[in-house]
Amino acid sequence: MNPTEIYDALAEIAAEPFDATEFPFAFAAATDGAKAAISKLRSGSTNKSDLPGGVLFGKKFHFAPALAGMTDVTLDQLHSSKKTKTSKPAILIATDGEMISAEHPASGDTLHCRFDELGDNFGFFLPAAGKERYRAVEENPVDVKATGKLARLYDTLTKANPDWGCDERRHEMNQLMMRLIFCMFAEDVGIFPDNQFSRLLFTHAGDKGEEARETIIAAFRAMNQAKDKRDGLPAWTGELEYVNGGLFAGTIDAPRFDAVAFRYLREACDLNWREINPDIFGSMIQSVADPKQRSELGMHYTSVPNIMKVIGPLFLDDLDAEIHKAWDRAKGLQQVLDRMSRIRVFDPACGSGNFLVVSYRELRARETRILRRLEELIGPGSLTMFSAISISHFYGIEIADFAAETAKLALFIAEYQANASFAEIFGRRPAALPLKDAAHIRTGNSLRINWAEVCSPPGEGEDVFIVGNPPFAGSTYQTADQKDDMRELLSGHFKTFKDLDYVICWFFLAARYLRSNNASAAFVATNSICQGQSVPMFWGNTLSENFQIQFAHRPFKWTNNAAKNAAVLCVVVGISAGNNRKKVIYDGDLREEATSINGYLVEGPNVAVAASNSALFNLPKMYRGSAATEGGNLILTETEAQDLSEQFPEAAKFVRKFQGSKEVVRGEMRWCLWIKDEDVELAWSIPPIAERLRAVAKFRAASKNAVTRPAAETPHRFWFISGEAESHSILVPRVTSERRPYLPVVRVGADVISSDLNQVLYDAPEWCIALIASRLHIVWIGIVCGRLESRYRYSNTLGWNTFPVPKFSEDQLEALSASARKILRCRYSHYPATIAELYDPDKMPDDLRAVHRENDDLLETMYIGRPFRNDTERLEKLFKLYAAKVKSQDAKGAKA
DNA sequence: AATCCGACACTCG
DNA sequence: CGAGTGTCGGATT
Repeated sequence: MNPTEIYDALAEIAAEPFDATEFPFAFAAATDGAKAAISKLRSGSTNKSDLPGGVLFGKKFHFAPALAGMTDVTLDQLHSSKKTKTSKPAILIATDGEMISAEHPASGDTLHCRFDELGDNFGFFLPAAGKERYRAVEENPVDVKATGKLARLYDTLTKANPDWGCDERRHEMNQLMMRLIFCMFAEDVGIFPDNQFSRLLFTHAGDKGEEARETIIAAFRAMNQAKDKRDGLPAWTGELEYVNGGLFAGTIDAPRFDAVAFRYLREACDLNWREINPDIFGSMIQSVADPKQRSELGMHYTSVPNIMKVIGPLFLDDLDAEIHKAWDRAKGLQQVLDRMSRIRVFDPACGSGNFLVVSYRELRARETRILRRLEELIGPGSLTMFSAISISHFYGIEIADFAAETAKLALFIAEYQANASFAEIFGRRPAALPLKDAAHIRTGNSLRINWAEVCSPPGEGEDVFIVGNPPFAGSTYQTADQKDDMRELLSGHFKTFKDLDYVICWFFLAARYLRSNNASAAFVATNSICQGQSVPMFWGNTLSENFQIQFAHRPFKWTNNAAKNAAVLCVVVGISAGNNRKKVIYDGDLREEATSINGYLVEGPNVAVAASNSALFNLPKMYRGSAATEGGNLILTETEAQDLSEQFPEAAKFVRKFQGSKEVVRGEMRWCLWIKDEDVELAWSIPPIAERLRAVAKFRAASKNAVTRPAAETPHRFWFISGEAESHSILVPRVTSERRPYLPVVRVGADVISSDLNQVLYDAPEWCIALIASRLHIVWIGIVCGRLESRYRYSNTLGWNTFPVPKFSEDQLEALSASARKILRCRYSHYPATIAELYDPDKMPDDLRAVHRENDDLLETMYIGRPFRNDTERLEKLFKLYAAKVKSQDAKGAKA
């Protein structure tokens, strides 16, 4: 059950007459209890309650009936019940049929409400259904309730009017919803007098909504006409306000309402729309038109703090500095106001308009501050002006029609709310109706639209700020349409681009827009665009004299108030056409000025380490381990391996030790079937192996990947075999935790097959271990390789092949090998501690720290004659060596 | 033939 | 139920 359904079920209970014996089972059903479990509960066999008349339903809830007016006392009894302590139910609930007292023991939150408000407090009871409470519920219940009602209304309307659910009429449907929302909002905040809209609607629409369609059409037509021009419309429409403003322009139609839809409409009208919060609300009601989005309820809306990370450094901070400077000079403040009146904000992926709404609100707040100050400076009442910041200065492009309509509406509401607080302070406000301006929201694919046509480039003395949080999609997650967009846009401009994230397209278009205009842009993006291969692919090719990163937020975890958050780290990257302003890097709470910011979002010149297929500094060749790609059929657990060898002794030769990165770090072992081509027949003759091979073939044949399918012909082989060791292998996990002070690296015998989750040096000298286990190396890898969220990702092409080392002498190599042996010996001395335990930053043994320190000092002295002072110095040296090598190679390449 | 990545995908406490 | 931490194979070159 989703939250909306739980809301409905609880509301239904609240509407029925109260029955103390039946209530707990109805409540169990409403909070997603399984039928069978409830009938067991009813029979008493699973009811563990120790209170009279009580019902304790597993970990879900503990209920007890209360005497009239005593719900508090009963809740106390529930709270101190022994059974509550042992069973730990998510919710305690007591009721006498009049009032409810409830508690969420995990947080200590309590709820007291009337019985008939049970449904309205559904958020509180979600834990009984095994759902974490949706935190926005606590912040703003109206938003959530409104979303639920509107979703219901939308569903029933499209079900009763199938033509309204199809593509051709979707826009009209969305418009209808927005107009209804506007009317409900307007009458609750006093733009319309005295519940005018719903009063007339429910007077003329019939008891069950028989005439709802005609009534709504007439009402909307009236609102689109000045009061004296309403010929041909029913007389009752005469008192409706003239709204216009684009909101009621265009076709006006409505679907037929059945009794159910009409009831939802009535319930929606009954909500208090005064309280809605336009920035969050907009994101939530996007889910109204898209059932797929409902389970995520706003997973991808940008929270206000994250929006501030974009618009603060992009323009608000500068504005604040100007205001501060002019604070005592009326003339100076007037100039700031003047400038603000010529600011335009453009979000080319605006969704329901969060960025635009928040930007608008922030600008209006600053304007109000200035006007107040001006009154202090030149006397009260001396100003008659009203706001010069119009919502028509806000531009957006959005691909989903419903969201685009929401954005327009959200700005109307934001405008109204800003005017209301203006009126509170200055006692004057413009007439709310008719609506004058509207935001410019274009519905369409942002990557196929000329941005300059949507938001004309700024003229002299004007500013355009481009903001937003465009969608992220890595190459594996892109749809065919998105791939088309990328090809259309980027081919011809980049050698390779298909591995770039979809979000890059917005940076590309923003850069194009601001190259010829005095504008700047900043977007939220996935952190991967500033890591690993994306940096040489994109930033390395684009950053230049006249296009720079102006500010950046280093990676931060994505959060908003939605119940389920997207799992991703984000960055904010602000770009501007070349200018000499100071650059700023934000990292958590830190703010640091810089002279230039490179594609890795660190201070420094525009370096971008490109993947290299061979080692630039004469290091041994590093391979990726062998990739099985077999749906789990060639891999065995310890018991599977033992059983196989015992039952079929001739199979023993095919069973090999097998380690991926997890096994390396935790000191574990798996097994795999490793069958040489010459043994194929023997392998197929062993039944359990044959069975596995058939499964491998089936799995590969069914692959979506054209490169995998041919390997179905040779199911006995790993899909990709990189090599086999003669004496030993050195394994480096390709993804590992970022908490460890050194990268994990181990030496294993030739009997171990490494999976492709490790990078492998086959039969390489021991000094390689000393390099990989060094501080220098982890610092280099941390910068130039990609990351999985924040985890280290070890790549041979990006990290190992590019790792700069000085030319070592034989003696030096011998010293490094001895140092590597010392590290290994020290680890053995702590046997059976695993790599994970040994390198846990909180538990790392002192002696191991000491040998690593010695190893670092030894290696670093070979670079500069002494240990480095800090990581900044390490990176500077490494990048210097790298740059010199690339330069000399280019020179060689040019000669040849 | 070889490699990078994941608005991720698990597990464990 | 979120903090911790690495699977697996598709897509690309």
